[in-house]
This record gives sequence, C-alpha cells and structure tokens, in this order.
Amino acid sequence: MDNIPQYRKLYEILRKHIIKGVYAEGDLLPSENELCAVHEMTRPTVRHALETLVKDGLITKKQGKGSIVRKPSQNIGILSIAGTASAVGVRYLKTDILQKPVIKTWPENFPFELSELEQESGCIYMERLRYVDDEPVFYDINHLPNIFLPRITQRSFENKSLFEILRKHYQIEIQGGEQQLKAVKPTVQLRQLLHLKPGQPVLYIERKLHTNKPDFNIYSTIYFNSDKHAIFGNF
Amino acid sequence: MDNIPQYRKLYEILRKHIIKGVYAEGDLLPSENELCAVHEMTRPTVRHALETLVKDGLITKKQGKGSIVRKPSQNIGILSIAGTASAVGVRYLKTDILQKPVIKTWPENFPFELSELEQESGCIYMERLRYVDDEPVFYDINHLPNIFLPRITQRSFENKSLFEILRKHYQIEIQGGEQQLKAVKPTVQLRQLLHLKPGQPVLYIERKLHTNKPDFNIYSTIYFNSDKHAIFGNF
DNA sequence: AAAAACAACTTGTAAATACAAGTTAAAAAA
DNA sequence: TTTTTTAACTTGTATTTACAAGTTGTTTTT
Repeated sequence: MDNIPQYRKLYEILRKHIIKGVYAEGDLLPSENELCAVHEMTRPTVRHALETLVKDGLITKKQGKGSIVRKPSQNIGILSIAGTASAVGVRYLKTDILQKPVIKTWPENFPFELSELEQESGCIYMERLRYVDDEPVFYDINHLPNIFLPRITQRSFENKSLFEILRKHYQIEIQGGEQQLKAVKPTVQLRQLLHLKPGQPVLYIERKLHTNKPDFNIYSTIYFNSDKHAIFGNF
Repeated sequence: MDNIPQYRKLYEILRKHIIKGVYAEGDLLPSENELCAVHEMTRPTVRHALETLVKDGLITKKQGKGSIVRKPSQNIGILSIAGTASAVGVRYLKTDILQKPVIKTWPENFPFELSELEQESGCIYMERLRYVDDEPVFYDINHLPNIFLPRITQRSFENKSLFEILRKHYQIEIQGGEQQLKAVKPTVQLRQLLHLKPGQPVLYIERKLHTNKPDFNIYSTIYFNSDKHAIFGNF
C-alpha cells in the first residue's frame, strides 16, 4: 500500500506547509530531532527529507542554528520566473494550447539524441503559450515519446500543468534534466505571439527532462519574453 | 590536519578521475561496496559522495545497475557551481582583467540585499573579460564583501579562476546560489567589448553565490555572448 | 557592569547493520 | 533450443548510535 518512502512523505508535508504559508520567510523549521519525534522516524530519514528541500531551494540549513525557510518564487514547470518590477510572486498564470497533443514522427535534425525505443515509438507534439498577468511570456514546443501515454491526445490541457497530468495520470515524474540557454533575436511570428516590443530579444531554452521511466524524456524548446520577467534558479 | 570530511575527499577523487578521463562516458563507476572497500569507509559515506556527484551532473545512478559516468558538456557551465575555467577547459579560456580588484563602497541600488556585516565591510570590485577560442564571450562585474580577503588587491588574477584563488588562498568555497537570467539588447560599449554582430542580443545574468563563510556572498553581473556558445546546466 | 565560561540547544559527519527492490547472467527446467 | 527460475550482483530505504562543531542564552567569574 505504502509505496512512497517515508522521507518523501515528510518532504511533501513540509513542502506543502512552506508553500501554503505555515512558515513565513526566514522562519526556522522544527529542529531535526523534533521532526523525528513528531513523525516517528529517525534523523537520517528526516535529514534526507530536508536535503531534498534544500535541493529545491525551499530551505537553507545552518549548522548550530536550524533550517531556514526560503520561499522561492512561483515556478512554471521546473523553471522559475520572477517579476522584475515587483519582487512579489506571479499573480495570474494562464495557458493557451496552440497545438493540441498530436502523434507525429520525430523531426529531422532533432537537437537531442534519442534512444532506440524513443525513436521507434514516434513522438507526441504540442505547443503552448503561457501568460502572466494576461501578457504572453512563454512559448513552448514539446516533444514526448509516444510510450506509456494512452489516450493523451484526447486529454484537455487547458490551464493545466503538463507535469501534473503526467504525474497524476501516468505516474511519470521529472527527476532532473539538462538545458541550454541563449539570447536570440525573435522571428516575426514570435514577436507577434509574445507581443514583443521592437528590438526586444528573447531567451531561448532547449531542455531535456529525465523522468522516472527509462527511455522517457521530455524535450522542450522554450521562448521566453524576459522584458518584464526573468528566469530564476537556485543551485 | 584532516579538516576535510571523508565523503568530500572521495568526491574530489572521483570528480578528478571522471574529468581526467579515467572513465569513459557511459562507463560504470565501481560499485558502492567496492568503493567502501577501496577507500575504507562505510556505505552511507560513499553514498554521500556519490550524491554530490549526481548533483553536479557528473554521474547518474540506476537502481540495480550502478553509477553511470556522464561527462560534462563542452559548453560553458556557469549554471553549475563549478567555475568557468574548469568547465570549459583552461586551454581555450583566456581572461583579461579590465578592472583589477579595488576596494569601494557598495553601489547604490544594489540589486541584492546585503547583511549588516557585508554592508559595513565595504566591497571589492573587479571586472573581467573572458575569451573562448580567442573570442570574447563573457563580461563579468563582481562584487565581494571586503572580509576574509587580506592582500587580495595585490593578487594577480590574469588567466586564473577567481573561485580557485578564493578556495586555495582563503579557504572560501562556493556552496550554491541563486540567479536570474534575461535576454537583453546590448549597449554600444558591450557590443564593442564582446565583438557582437549587429542585432545580436546578449544573455544577462545576475547571480548571488553563497559560500562556506557566513555573510560572505559573491555578487556577479554577467553579460554573455550566446552567438556561438550557450549556457549549459544540469538540475 | 562587563567578560568569560558553561550548558543546552542546533546541524554535520560517520559508523555498523538490515532489508527492499531493480538488473543481469548463469543454471535449471520445459 | 527456448523459457523459466534462481542466485548474485547492483542501488534504495531505514534504524540506531556516537561524537564533532556551530549557535545562543544563562550563569559564573572578574
């Protein structure tokens, strides 16, 4: 029944509490020993949970002091964006599906190397345009291998997170990835899509996301309007 | 004498081996139990070392199989903690010091919040221009607090990694950080500095690096010519 | 009153141990 | 020969225990 490891459960609990605001920014989490007592687990297990929170940038730890809550900015998928004008979190996030998921063959000159299984399975293609405060900021093109995904082309993606659907309906979880970033001059189409001002460049991101399923990687090309927002990251 | 924790030593050994080419890409590292035997430490310690390698993107692990070597990319890896010199390979990387380290007061409207100690200590300022294959790609402006750094203004930084000097001479190690990325239109000065083609935008990065010393953070503003190279990162 | 020492916290590192779960190849059965 | 089972690996999770080291507030000493 309980397939989820204990450290993961504690991680989810603390994560939820931090995001929901149980702790304010700068607050100390309960000490490791307290967490041990409350959740009935040993310190290494508790520490494992805290380490994953550190990796997510949700807390920092300080020897002799404790675990300090860090409230990151709201993120889109794995990337985080932060407003440059106001340091506050992103308010409205809307998603338009420009191309509903369709089954295709992999494009020629695909920038990433594919495994044999991925190559044979063909790919699912979709395009999205994402808004912050009713302004388009994100245009992304996604390729996923056509395995483990029954009926995905019939699903509604409107205003839903792709990652959320993959996790909830297909038990696919992102575990990491690699990405390349560049600054590029937008095409005319892009300029219209993202409502770009004349001369405004865009951030170009190419990413490969690794999942818990072998031979199932998500490939995304992202164009980001960094006029009013920035890509934010912890490491 | 032994101030360095064991897991860290093993990490350094394996990291060096991977980078120097003892293992080819895709090779398996010795199993955790083998590493235990060879280096005379227990599995939790070995696993701690391997976890840090995973975090650096140098290996991936697979249950039942082993630790797979992942060779960092040839691109410039400033998204990872590793300094730029080590990621690109010192051969193709040259550094010009445009502004030798000088003691200044912190600028007005500094984009990051400073601790009291940092504020009081004043800052050390330097500018560098970094070349790959004799082409300028990187212009960076650095602010460090003026603590823990005796005689730094007398040091030669020519063709040396800032991080290496901080580590070797001052025992300061980068432990993480946060950054913001944008695509921006370059100023005339920048266009000349980075030999930019007309219309070529630049990648703008603002970063705060946390170190092992409390109240000692490195603040950098980076302009990156992404025409021929890209910023690369694992997560 | 100010400084030093101490005690009671906190997280960091490390050992020894156990079992679960995924992978692989050899051995056994069909 | 082909398929199935098994055994021997691998990493993943978890407990228990111990001491080191940084932080903070209290107590003692000066």
